[in-house]
Amino acid sequence: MARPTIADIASRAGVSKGAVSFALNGRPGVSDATRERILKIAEQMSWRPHSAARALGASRVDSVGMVIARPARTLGVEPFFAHLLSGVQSGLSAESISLQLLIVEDTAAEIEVYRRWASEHRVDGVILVDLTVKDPRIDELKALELPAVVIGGRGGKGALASVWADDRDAMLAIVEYLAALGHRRIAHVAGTPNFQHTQRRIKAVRDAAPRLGLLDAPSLTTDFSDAEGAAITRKLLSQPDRPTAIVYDSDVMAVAGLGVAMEMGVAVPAELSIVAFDDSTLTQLMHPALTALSRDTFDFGRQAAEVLLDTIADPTQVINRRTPDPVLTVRESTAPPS
Amino acid sequence: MARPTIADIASRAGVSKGAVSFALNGRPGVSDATRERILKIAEQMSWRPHSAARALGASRVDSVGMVIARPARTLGVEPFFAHLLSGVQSGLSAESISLQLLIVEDTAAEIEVYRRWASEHRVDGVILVDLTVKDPRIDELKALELPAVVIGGRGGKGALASVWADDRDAMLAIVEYLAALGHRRIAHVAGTPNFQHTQRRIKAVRDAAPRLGLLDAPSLTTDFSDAEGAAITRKLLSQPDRPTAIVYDSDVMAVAGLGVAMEMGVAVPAELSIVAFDDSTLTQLMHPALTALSRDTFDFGRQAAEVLLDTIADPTQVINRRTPDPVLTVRESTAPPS
DNA sequence: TGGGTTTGATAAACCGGTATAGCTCCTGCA
DNA sequence: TGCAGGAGCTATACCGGTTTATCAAACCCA
Repeated sequence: MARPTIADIASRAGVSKGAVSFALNGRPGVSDATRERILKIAEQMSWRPHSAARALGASRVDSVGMVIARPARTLGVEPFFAHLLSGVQSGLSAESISLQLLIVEDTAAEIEVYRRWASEHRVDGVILVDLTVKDPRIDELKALELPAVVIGGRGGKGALASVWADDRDAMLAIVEYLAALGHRRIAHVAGTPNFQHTQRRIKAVRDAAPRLGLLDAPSLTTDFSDAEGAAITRKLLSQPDRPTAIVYDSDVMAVAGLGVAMEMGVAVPAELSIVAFDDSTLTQLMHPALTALSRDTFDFGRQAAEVLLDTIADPTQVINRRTPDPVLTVRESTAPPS
Repeated sequence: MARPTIADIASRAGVSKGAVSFALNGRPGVSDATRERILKIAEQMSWRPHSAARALGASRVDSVGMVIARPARTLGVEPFFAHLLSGVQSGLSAESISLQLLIVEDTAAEIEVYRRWASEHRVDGVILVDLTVKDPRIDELKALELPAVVIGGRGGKGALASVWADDRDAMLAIVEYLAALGHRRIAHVAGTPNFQHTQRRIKAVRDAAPRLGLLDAPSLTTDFSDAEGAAITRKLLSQPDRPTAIVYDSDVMAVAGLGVAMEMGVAVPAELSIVAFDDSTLTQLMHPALTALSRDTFDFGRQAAEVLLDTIADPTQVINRRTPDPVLTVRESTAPPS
């Protein structure tokens, strides 16, 4: 037989389709003996639910979606997403829920995808990344009534569920460490200005500067690409009063920055300390290896999946789960200024 | 109205469900006038097909799958997959087919996924990567009758459809270039030995060695990780007759190798030339920037998607599409030996 | 003018599950 | 003895599409 259906099981067990459905889904309505017998037959016939049929009757498709709106070019080198993805999947696989992944060019396209997914009933919920200030996706998702969880952005005013880490404290830890080493000219090469976490990090630097007696602590925004990271670094290092330490918002930009320092003959860490706000194999591959902020990205993803499933199960509750604070892993790229 | 169904459209247009279905799918059975009218109403009501319902009736789910069986750790830094993925999606989006992505630990798990997908009718076909010698997945997929396309591995004996580039010629081009520069001791840091493309590259090196008068041309296999790439490099450079050029099977390993050279005080390219068999932002970020083999990975993915859709449409044909040969992009990491 | 074919449409079955109303026993208790 | 109530199960409607059998009207040509 090609594909056994519950009707096949039913006739073989001499019961009705309904009874089989009850038995297979562990709900009351059949005796333990019958249930046992049905399960055994289903097992023997190696029955598996037909996802579409199930999705049609009940209204869940056992599938969640995630859209990443960044040009593939920027995305490629970022180990962040690969880890996040694995984590999300590990969180979903427990419930054998599948993940739809889509990489699109911009937020408009992303919203279009949500609309399509919602109208075609393709996903039960979505995971949002790269939250921006006044993010248009939030209202859209609420309008679509699509359960969602935001990664890395405190939900705020009871909006959407979220999983987040404290960017502010993390950035403070970095700046305080550099200040303690004796640095007074610290630059911050930030990411896209409209990302919420970029804003939070910039604010953290600005707030800490006077307290730590920093002479200068500019935050310069970029598009997260290695090219802009390099360009900004070149500019910074060409100034007469150049910074003695630079904090980069991503590992890729930090690596690009290190390259520029080498190219310009600026010794790291003797003349310039470098810190990456994201750890990965990349930072460890470099020479010198980069001091970086380590987060458990995999676990981050896993928790996002959990929260999303809870949200789907009960859309009325809004979970805001805080994850452990990231820690600074000190390697060879930081030292007291000469 | 929450979600218009074709029944809603039918009643509004004063026709039957069947007529609406015919009209919406562009099949004969309705007059042009009626079709026009129905389409307009569907548009007005912003109707979208319910994917599950469609999947239940017809037997396609408009979704294809791709499983990557590598530990997330190795995967992270590889820009290769991100580009491939974007390409695949761009190929699919034209037909608005969605992609299910799964990252698993090993091939056993991968096969398990295929079984589940097949039995639950979750995908119409799959894309295979990292083909190994005597790959167990091929027989499995044929048994499951799941349409599939293999990326980067000539299908061979009429097995599965494939999209591939000529690894052999590419490797020959690299080795010939190095030999022309004057190198006689060339080492090859290869990937996992059971991958088909690894085998082909190793064989290419071995075949070319005598012809080019190479004194030594060992191929050393690794697990593709930066750690093993570094370890092997350390070993190679510690030999009395150390190689004057090393070819790495991936950009990540090449970067790791460059790091080891720096660590050991071996000047690149003066004392050691380095070539990566895969180009990416990574190789360009380095100092010196790495000479690398550039492939249009995005296009590779796009073509794979196309071939898969063709295979799904007509499973009897077996397409083996060859993609343009990769070209060597020479940067700063190669020079004549001193 | 009449029989056969084509065109445009309908009604109903169907896909494989889930949900629910209802039926038949059996048990317990007054 | 009678009846309420629950356990265990069946029959059936339903989800939203696709597909097929059927049919009436129009059309064609000898």
